[in-house]
Amino acid sequence: MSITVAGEKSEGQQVTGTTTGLDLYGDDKTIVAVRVNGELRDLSRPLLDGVEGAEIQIEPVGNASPDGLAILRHSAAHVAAQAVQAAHPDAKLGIGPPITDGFYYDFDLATPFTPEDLKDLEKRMTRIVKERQRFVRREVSDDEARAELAQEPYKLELIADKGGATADDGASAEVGAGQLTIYDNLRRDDSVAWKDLCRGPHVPHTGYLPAYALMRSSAAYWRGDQANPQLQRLYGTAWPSRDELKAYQTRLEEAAKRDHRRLGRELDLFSFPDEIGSGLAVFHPKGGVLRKAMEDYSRQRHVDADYEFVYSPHITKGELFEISGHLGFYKDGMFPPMHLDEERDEDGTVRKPGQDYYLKPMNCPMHCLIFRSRGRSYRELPLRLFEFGSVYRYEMSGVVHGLTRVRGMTQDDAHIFCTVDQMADELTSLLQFVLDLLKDYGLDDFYLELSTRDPEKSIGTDEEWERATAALEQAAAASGLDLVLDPGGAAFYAPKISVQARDAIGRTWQLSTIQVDLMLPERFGLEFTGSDGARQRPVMIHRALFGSIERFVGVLTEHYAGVFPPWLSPVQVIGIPVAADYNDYLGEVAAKLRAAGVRVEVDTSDDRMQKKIRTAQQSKVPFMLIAGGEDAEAGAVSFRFRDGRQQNKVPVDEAVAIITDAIRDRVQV
RNA sequence: GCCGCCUUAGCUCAGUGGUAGAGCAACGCACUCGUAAUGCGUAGGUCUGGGGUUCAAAUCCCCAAGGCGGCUCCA
Repeated sequence: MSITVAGEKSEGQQVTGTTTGLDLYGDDKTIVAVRVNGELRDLSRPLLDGVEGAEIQIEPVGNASPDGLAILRHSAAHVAAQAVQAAHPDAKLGIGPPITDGFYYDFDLATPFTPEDLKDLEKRMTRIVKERQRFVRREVSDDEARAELAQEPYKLELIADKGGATADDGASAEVGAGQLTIYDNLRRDDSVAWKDLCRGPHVPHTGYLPAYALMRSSAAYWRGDQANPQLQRLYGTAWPSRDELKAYQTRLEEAAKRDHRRLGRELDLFSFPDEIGSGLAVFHPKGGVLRKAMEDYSRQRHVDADYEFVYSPHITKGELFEISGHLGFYKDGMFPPMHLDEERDEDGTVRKPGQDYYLKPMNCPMHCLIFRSRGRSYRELPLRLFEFGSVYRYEMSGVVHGLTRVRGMTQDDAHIFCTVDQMADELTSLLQFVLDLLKDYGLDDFYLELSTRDPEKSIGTDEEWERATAALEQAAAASGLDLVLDPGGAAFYAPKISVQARDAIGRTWQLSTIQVDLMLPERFGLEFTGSDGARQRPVMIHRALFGSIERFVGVLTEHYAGVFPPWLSPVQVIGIPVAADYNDYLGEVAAKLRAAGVRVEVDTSDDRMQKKIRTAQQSKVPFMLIAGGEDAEAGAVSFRFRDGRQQNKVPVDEAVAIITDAIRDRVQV
């Protein structure tokens, strides 16, 4: 049979071949590519070129599908690059792949982009889109490609490397396996407006790009390597319609509104005083209540799960981290040492060399020493040592970010010492414990990431790593959650599973980590006596649920947009008298609530009732109890909830029950 | 750490070489009110810090600190 494929309806090309019978002739704004035998192809070449066989599957790819969006965005990247080279003829092309919600394109450019440049470039893009330049695919030999792109040193590098191109090195968008292709942008008169080395596919012509915007620019290393030159990266977004672009921009605004750094200030939770230093937070009273509620519940759950509570100091002699290996592999992440107790003679010669002390970047070595403090029996295992341990890491200045990336943090850290035989069961129940607890904090959409060994930066033998990795894989499988691989992402001493949680607006955060460590027990010479009387080496499992309490506070703040469930709300109830005459009455109601363990305040300021409601609403207090003459006479209060719902003249005892139930059940209201 | 941008009152922001401004918050006074802002007034700033150019710098230049967006790195 014969099918017709629409590049443009007016320019439809006839292609003959056997298909499953799909008619691709459709709206040329919605079909941007087709899939032939599983391979994505744009509409700029005969669809059945190079395709053999009778059962050819052809499937249209709409511009709203994931593939279609990627094609749309990658095509927008080409338009952006054409605009950049029109404005800056000396700009050399890097790469320009699609990314989540958009695209970027890297350029080697004498001067960085300015905000004015972005506006100018958007106008140039609009002109290109209006020209409806066709994207036309052309297969070229290596020599042809080199000749045509002689002015593009980065493209030449990609051509030279094409043999080694892999899916994740960023070169894949330009260079496919084996065959090089160049895409020409042709104007109506077939003159070449622009061209780029590219694997494709692309939309049929630039008129398929109805909605795009340049978002920002920044520097990025060529091929992501700090040793390479920095290029100027232009970030943009592109959507199938203006409405979707608008919705995306609205979504960004909504995300900005729930930024924990902003909410932290607005809700008076925490701050980062300059005088203390970058990445070092202080928690204000309201943030302290929130944090304490988080910690208290965590403690209770750990007691229930047979953890034992330990404490360890914040600084230690360097010797400890030499034993653990941190000074060999993690020194860049540690604050520089304090050199203490050195003594010198009058002439300056060192009489006593002194000691280097370090702030601890991790708690594990301390817990190893607790384990080793006396002889241990197999009867004690699994031994679970828990600590809210404050650690300090010298993060690079450019990476600190609110509470999610700090230099001083408290981990809800525990180390489980167990036998090799216990390891699998322990990991499985541990992962379940972690997920259960996270759910209690309101997160319930997870996937797992398995980070494996980086041979360059690790200690131990292949066999040990394989054993530990296999145990983690088994526990992950038992959880039934999706598992994503992160090759080479492990810490130097152990592979890890990290729990990635999606928040209310779909962003993912790395929270809990579970690591199986066969190295530290060896380095610290940890032993226990088995039932047969022989000494054996325990397995050590590292785990943190919140990751760090700071990050968890930040994540929950954004997840809830500051609208915390009552059990986590800094102020759970605020009493709002209709007039000052009812201050005392509400004071009595508040006393009853306080006696029931509720965090309650009464607003006795001179403001009007409406103003007090507004204030309470802005501070996101879950329960507003309003009382005037009618309520006082009835021995009742009137509720206003955060969402504006009202419930009038509720008897006080009933009101107390409504509030205490919601807190106890950790439900959102 | 690298690149770019930013830093004016507690917060949000005007002010672009010629005497530091507004709104909100704070404080005071009056008002005593039924579900998102009562009115009037007071106070608050070495314009992040240091150096330079200039008759004159919040404004132009240099350095530092802190922040923002990325890169790289990570709980």
